[in-house]
Amino acid sequence: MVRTAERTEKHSGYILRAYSNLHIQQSANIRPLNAQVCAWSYQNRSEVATSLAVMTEPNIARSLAPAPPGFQRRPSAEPQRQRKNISTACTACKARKWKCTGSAPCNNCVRSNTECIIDELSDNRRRLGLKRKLEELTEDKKLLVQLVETLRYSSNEHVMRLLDLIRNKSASLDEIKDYFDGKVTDSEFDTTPELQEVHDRLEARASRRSSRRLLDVTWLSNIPVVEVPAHPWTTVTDDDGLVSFLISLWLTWNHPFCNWIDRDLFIRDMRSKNTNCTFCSPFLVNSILTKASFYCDYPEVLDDVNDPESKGMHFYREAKELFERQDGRITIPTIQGYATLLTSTALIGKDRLVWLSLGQLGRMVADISSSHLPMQLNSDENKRVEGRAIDNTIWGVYNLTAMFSTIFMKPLDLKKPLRPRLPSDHDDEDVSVVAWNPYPRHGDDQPSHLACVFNSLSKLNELNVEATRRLLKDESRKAMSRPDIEIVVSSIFPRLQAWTISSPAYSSFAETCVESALQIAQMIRLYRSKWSIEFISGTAVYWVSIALFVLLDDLENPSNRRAFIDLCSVAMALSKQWFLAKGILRMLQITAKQMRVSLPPETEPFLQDFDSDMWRQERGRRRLSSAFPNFSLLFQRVTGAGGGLNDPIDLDKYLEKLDNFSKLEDLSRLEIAHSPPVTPS
DNA sequence: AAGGACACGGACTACATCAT
DNA sequence: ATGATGTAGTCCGTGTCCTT
Repeated sequence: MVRTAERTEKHSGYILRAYSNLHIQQSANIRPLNAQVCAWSYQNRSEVATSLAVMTEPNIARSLAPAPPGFQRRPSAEPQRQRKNISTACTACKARKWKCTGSAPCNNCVRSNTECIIDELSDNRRRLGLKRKLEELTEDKKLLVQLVETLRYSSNEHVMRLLDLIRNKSASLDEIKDYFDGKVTDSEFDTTPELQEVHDRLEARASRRSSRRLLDVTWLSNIPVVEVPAHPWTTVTDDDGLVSFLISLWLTWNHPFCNWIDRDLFIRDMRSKNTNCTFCSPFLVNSILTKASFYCDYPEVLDDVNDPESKGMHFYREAKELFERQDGRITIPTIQGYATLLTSTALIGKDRLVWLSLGQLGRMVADISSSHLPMQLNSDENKRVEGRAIDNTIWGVYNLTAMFSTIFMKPLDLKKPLRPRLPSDHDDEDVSVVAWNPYPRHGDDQPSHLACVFNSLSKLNELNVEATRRLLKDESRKAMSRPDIEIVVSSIFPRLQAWTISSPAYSSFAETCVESALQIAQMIRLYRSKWSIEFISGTAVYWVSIALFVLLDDLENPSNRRAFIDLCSVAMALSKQWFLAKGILRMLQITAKQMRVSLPPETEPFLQDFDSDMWRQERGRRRLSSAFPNFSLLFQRVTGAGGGLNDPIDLDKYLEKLDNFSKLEDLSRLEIAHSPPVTPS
């Protein structure tokens, strides 16, 4: 800088003198430089310059115009006179490419009566200018990240507001920043019909979103809930970051509902990297990573990068191999991993295998129960914690088995575990409350209520086991008279109402079913508005499907219709993640056709896509081995309400029989005896 | 037709950084 | 401290359009 300043100083004296003379010439004209003056200057200024040079400095011989192409300066004994640029021109002169005097207001701005702004910080040659530019770019990048995250993870209502701001209110970037900073109040929004339409389309398309993440901001700014090592737990990947990401996803979105694995002990042992520990094993880790892969869109979780259905299958394969190598040795992680693996197996459409494996799982639990007696209250803290984890695993397997029994409508003679439930984490100060937030989105921590959820689920499953056993005599799902059903329902339903707080009493069995389906739709709406369907637990496949079949019976009712549409779009989203959901959706489509139920037109666009793109191209039923029942047919059969007696009820067999027709319209020509839809009495 | 206003290609200069 | 170098800014000189 010093050097430059000196150099500039060295030249400034004679140059300024020369230019002040030129300005006498220019100021005689209205504009400093115009074609005519310039033309004159071009001819004469060299003479002026020369004479100036003679008069002032002997070495100034200035070329006033840019050299023509190919021009080469002749080597001369006389040094060329240098043009002097001012350091920073004002914004107006910059734009016009005029000579600026460099101090506000400059001559040109005075003459043209414009505002003269000289902003030295906008000069990107200077450190300060670069610093400011860097700050601006950093701010812009932050805004971009916020924008993408909002579009990706926020509720559609939130996205709609943002769209409103950008589209209808033409908000500037600063105003969008204000919105993110919470400086725009709710009252400043009023939704236009046009925007409502956009919102509706967004809702419909949410389920058809591409599974590829082309621009992943999350990963770059990602801090996992837990950091755990890949080695020595899996050979599929050595990427600790990916494994931490997957385990964090699983802990956030799946574990709260499958809480048969003690979170703290599992993480503690996984971090120890010791494969001889008590609460972690390579088999368990691979089972969890299989399940977690379904919540992730990175190519690393695909076994075959060209096959989106191969999510987590490399972890699945390794888990199965590890299980086979265990040679019947039963440990706590073996049971936990096996239960976890079965949930994935079911959701990829192989629940017949799961059904057969439940017996094996039960025997494992019996084995471990006999070797691990219920924990003693006088044990030391470590023993108590470990004992509680074992009790929890036993309850978890009970819950899982009860859930499958209920979903597949096949009764099992399940004994309630004689083990204590988890201590409540509401009031007990001794129990540390585990925080939960919607990872990978950032949100405020809130209590997870892990024990509370788990205990409630256990109580619910006790009711489920009893209901299934009393309603269905055996696995064949034999017919039962309508009055008998009503008696069982009236006995169990009040206890179910006591289990929930909000369920009002319903007068009939059918009304109970429909109201429950509407509540499921309501819960789904709540979930979607708070988080995102892509993170919902896989078990949602079951209860969303059951609700859809229930509502199929009475779509004339507007609230049923609305709930059906919502659930249908959710089923589409789930079918991208879980193969079983694809099969169930197909079954629903064919059943509706069989029952001659016309589906709401709002569901047509995505059901048509599903029919042509997702189902027919894959011929998916060949990959299914599922006993998930067709609830419409099952209901008709167990109540003796007529029709559909000749059709198989299990998903795989149903599709095998009825999915062979290239067009669903063909179904109407089939000679299958079907009664009109069963209407609630 | 004359002259003013404006746009802009590209020669030239300012600035920061690096090597010596 | 000085010179070489790369990048970004300045503005000369010319062409075109519009107004008087």
